[in-house]
Amino acid sequence: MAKAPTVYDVAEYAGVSIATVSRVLRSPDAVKAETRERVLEAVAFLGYVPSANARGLAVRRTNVIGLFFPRHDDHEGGALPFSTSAEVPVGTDDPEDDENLYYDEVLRGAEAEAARRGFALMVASGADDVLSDLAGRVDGLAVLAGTVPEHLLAHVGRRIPVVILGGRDDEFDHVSANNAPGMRELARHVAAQATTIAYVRGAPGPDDAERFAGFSEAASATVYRGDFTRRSGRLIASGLDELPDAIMCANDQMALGVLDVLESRGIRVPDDVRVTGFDGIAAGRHSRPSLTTVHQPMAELGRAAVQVITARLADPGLEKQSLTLAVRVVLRESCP
Amino acid sequence: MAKAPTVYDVAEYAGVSIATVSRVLRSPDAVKAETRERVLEAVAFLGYVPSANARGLAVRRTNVIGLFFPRHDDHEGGALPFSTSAEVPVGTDDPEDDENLYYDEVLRGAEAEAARRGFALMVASGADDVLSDLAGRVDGLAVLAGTVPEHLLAHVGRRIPVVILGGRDDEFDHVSANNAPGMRELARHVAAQATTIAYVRGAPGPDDAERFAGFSEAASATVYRGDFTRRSGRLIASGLDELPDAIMCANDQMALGVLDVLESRGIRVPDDVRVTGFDGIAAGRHSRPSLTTVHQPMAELGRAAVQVITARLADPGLEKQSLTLAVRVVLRESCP
DNA sequence: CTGAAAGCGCTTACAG
DNA sequence: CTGAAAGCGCTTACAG
Repeated sequence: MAKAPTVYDVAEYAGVSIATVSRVLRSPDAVKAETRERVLEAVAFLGYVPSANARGLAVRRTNVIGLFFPRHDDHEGGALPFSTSAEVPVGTDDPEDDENLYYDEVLRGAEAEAARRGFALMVASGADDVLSDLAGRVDGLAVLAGTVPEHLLAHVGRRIPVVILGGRDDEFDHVSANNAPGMRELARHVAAQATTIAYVRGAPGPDDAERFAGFSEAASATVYRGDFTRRSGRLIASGLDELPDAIMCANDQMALGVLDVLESRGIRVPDDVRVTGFDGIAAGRHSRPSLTTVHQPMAELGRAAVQVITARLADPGLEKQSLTLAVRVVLRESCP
Repeated sequence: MAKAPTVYDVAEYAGVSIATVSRVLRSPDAVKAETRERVLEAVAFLGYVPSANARGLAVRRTNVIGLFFPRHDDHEGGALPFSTSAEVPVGTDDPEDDENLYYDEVLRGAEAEAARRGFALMVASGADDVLSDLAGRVDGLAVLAGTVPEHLLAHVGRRIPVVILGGRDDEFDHVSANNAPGMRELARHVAAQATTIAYVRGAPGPDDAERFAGFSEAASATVYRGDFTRRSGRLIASGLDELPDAIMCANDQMALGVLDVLESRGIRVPDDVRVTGFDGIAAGRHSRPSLTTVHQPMAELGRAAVQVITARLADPGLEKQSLTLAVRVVLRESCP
């Protein structure tokens, strides 16, 4: 890596001007075949890789889309599990770790769509300063609803298009799942077979509000307040004085927490009590009993976010974009 | 987004030079408090976000690490599932989609580690031209073993440090799982309870080779050749003339494919035949029977890759880094 | 078809 | 503590 070669090096080696080198790379047809060959040879010989910074600065465009997540639960960053060939532990245990699947799928969808459109994807997680740094690096930005303070969003939104993922927004383009109708539909299904219902809300925010609103259209319940974590599901289930016919949770994580407690107490699901979630995460597909839920198309959320951004990039005058993606009630063992 | 403000705009508004603006942002202590305040006000007022391109060009460093994947199985990029509130389908089916979990976890680990070290992570997937483009955008690059032609790797490797993920390499830094000993250990476990063994290899490459080598140290078998896909596992299981005592597969996907076929034929696992995989993907944890396997720490692979890159960035003279991460045999229902 | 030159928006010695 | 100026490595009208 001794001092990466630049256009100047290539130009000199090929005996042409730097303009010609640039042309060979950007619009090859504009250059005589013979000249082009010489330049290409120089590129290969010198190991030339154009600097995206220089190019981006010149054309005022990065061709990168940014995706900002709240801090992933960090793996502490402790020592890595190195190994010598001697030691290979044998065991049966196996830590669960499905919490982040949601983000992973969004990310995958976003990456695929960005690739299709010729953009690279930059992901970053962390605090506010990370977000504004990211904003300086990309042509457009997708952020999860409720993870960034308004004033910061407003600040970076003056520089590049911002799309809010999940949850409505008055200010920015956004894409979200059809929360309320999804939960309403599921509530109808539940209400048809249950008289007493407990509803476990999540942390306050648009998702929680919309889902609860949808539920309220179709049924009524004793309401508990969780925070979307499996742990809060466990806590609430543990505190239940008497068993309702059904426990509906604002997301799958909490529903899984509820199942944890019910199972440990020998309460049968769905016979004694029905349980439902929302999201459609993989863990709910594989739990026992498997979890009835409302499936959100996470990967599509990511894809849609990229589409929204590229659309606005192509036409900044576009009116505010607001996409709602279809959801789907998925009946499984916990509430067939 | 009317023409993003630059240092010049901020400088003018604050009545200072652009050098001072830059200092306020990069080394605030070097500027008198009063001046600093004025600049910060200008930044807020104008909505200034520094251009990472310009900065990167000036300091010759991007602070971004790249992660290159072979093309994700693309979701075709068809129409998105939009919705009106009226239609919420209710159903029971549920497509499986665990194929990419492997990459997702690597990515998550890499992102977390990059964030810890103050780097952003750029991910890209696709063909060769995407890889070289990516190389122009980052300070260092992690690529999956066997996904990029040698000559290309050599080319970009002249510009930035490259680390190979999974699989050894003579040329570049690399990090991999302890393949051979892991499979050897598992083979011992299997051999203790099985006389006839079928071994299903994966697509040729370092992973396949090392795992098979490890297996061969501990047992012998009739060998079949798959390609690491679930489908190939099904194909091979279907073609089996007579049932061995155990079927060991070079990865979990193929083992799951084998389970698919056995179940459909009413063959009991592990009673009639034992089955094992390698990787420790989530789908194997949740399958029925759950899958005995060798667990690789995927997230740690990603983390380690970032560590290796940052180490080399910090000291280009470092001798070649070669990390091997510990694996762990996980006994589950398919071969307890 | 090709080249000279300006400009993209920062950072950083160097003076003062 | 602050400013003038050079330089980072490209692209792109503009001439020829």
